[in-house]
Amino acid sequence: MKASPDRARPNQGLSSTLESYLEHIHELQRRYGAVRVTDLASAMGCTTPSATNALRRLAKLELINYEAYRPVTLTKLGESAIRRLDSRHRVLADFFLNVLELPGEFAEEEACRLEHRVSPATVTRLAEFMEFLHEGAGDAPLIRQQLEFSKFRERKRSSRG
Amino acid sequence: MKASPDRARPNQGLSSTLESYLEHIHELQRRYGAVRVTDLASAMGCTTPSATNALRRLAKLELINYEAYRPVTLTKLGESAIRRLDSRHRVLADFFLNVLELPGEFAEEEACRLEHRVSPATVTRLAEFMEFLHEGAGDAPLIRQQLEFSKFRERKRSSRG
DNA sequence: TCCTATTGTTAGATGAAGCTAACATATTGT
DNA sequence: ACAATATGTTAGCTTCATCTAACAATAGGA
Repeated sequence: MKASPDRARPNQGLSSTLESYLEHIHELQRRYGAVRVTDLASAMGCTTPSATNALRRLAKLELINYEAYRPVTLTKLGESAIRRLDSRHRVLADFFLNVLELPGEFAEEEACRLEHRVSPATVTRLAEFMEFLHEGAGDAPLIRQQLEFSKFRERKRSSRG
Repeated sequence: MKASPDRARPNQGLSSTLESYLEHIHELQRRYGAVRVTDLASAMGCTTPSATNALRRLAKLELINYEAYRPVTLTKLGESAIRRLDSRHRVLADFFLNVLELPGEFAEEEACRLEHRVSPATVTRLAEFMEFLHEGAGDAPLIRQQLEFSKFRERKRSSRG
């Protein structure tokens, strides 16, 4: 058993909190073209000063271009960080949604929560597992058997109450 | 998309770091009967003052009984917290080991990393999923098909290099 | 018993992440 | 163009989690 505080994270210098900020910045940029501090704060569920503070730290890490009162843009570094995070996110969300069959919004939230903690090896393997389920092991696509998972849950539920 | 810093965690007042400390305390107690600050620190990968500090905070949360230079014990509250964490841990480790087929030690580490972040709903559903795989959906135990997952990975590997 | 070595604690500093209150800048309506 | 409203930043404080350096307590051997 070995510990794993935020300090012992895989992504150099980028804390999971800052990762979150970065993703939301990207999302806001994608959706609205610009990043407003208020929107970022509200997406992160924090106050605007906290968001400003995060921007300053992200800038120090060269992940975004930031000057007070000016529009925020991602640096090349920031963009590649985003790409890494995004693929993790998709794999996790896919698993939560299509295998565990959790509600869509919740699956997304959970992916957000975990994508900062899951190690690359696990994501890779999970991606392979999803591929396995989709392609099937030669015969029928195994993901089909997920339908049986719903039924299984249904049976369990009714046998209880 | 909603954020999820450590502040927005499900377990009242108990940060993921303190959760880790608590688990290690439990583990040391189980293995050696007593909890030595040095061992706790080394298990957590931190210095002894950090461990002492954690003990003080855990005591403030009434999860352990702690007085300077005296042996540490878990309170009832601490024990129930441990039980909760432990069941999460087992579900995750089971999944990593028996479904994703990750190496044993790594599966354990990953479970440690994630058990503090995964939401209860996801753990519950994952547990059901594992149950589903073990029991099978009426016919053969689906967990068998995990063997096919190994083969799948093997095929992929050889088709590449 | 008492001196030394090991172990544990306190003090004081740091950085991350957050908050409120106060201030500064932009934007917009007239 | 300029006052009023929106939005963004600074200042100063808190807590968590960590560190090093210095100090205190305990346990064992002579």
